Amino acid sequence: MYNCNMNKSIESLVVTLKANGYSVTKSRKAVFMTLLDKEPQSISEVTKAVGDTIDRASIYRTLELFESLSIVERLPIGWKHKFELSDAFAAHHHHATCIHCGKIVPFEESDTIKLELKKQAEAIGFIETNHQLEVRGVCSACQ
Amino acid sequence: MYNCNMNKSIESLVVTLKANGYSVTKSRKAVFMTLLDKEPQSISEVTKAVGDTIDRASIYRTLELFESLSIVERLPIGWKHKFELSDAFAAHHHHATCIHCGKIVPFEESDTIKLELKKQAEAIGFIETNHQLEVRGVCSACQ
DNA sequence: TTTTCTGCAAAGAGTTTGCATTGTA
DNA sequence: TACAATGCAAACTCTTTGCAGAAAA
Repeated sequence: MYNCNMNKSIESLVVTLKANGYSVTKSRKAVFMTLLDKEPQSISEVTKAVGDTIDRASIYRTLELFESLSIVERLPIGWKHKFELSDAFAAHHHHATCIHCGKIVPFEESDTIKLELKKQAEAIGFIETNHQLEVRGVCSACQ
Repeated sequence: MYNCNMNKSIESLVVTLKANGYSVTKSRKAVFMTLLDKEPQSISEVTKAVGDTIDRASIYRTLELFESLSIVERLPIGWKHKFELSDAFAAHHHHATCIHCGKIVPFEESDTIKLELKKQAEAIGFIETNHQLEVRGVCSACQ
């Protein structure tokens, strides 16, 4: 029932967990599958998506673990948080949020930006390991 | 007791509030002064900083108003949020967070990045009104 | 079998809301 | 005085924690 992409991805999860000494469990696979190829989701959306079969506490623990292993990225939306699979499991990308309708559009950055950002980090003594760009504006439909 | 910078800033607050039809109140000035020239602060830090003289509900309402007027920026830190005065009241800047010690270092972006970001937004049909860069990495002290 | 993970349940933060009162314009 | 903002109190949601039982290695 899994397509090629899904197999590849769940395989990456297994590899990542084992490589870091963590168990591969039903809950972790379920949370991962819920996020796979989907829009960013909030904790309560993930909880509902797994059919309330996994305790909220476990979902918090799973997402925290996933974040520490860079399996997921946390997107702060207003007071809440949403999660999506990170770059290792999907193409590296960023977000443009429409200030009118709230739509989130992913986009890729240019090499120029990547390079400049690394330079700027160095200028303040940082070795950059990661970055996130958030653009706010008006989407094409709302203009 | 106010220095020049403080007068200038509180003046900007008054102008912004009036221009948008909002009252200038004790609470709003207190929250504003608390954020002035300080590190980003959480809600509870702001509450303590004003000496618990302002109700939490009012602080939420004030910060929400300030955010809608672009007086403050919300910085998501882990599960929590911190607030700082935004670009209109302080130099436009971004943040580099050390993944080791958690230190937040502000930095300015280059014109190259500004320009590129605007271009990229246009490429997906967005008119950019605002943006935020977040860099994660290792700071000079932790390397 | 040993270690790690999960569910449960409870506690602790954080956030929102309506309404009576107070303060601003 | 009229209207907007605040405090209060309660309800609600989100997040964390310890521990006993269940699952993974």
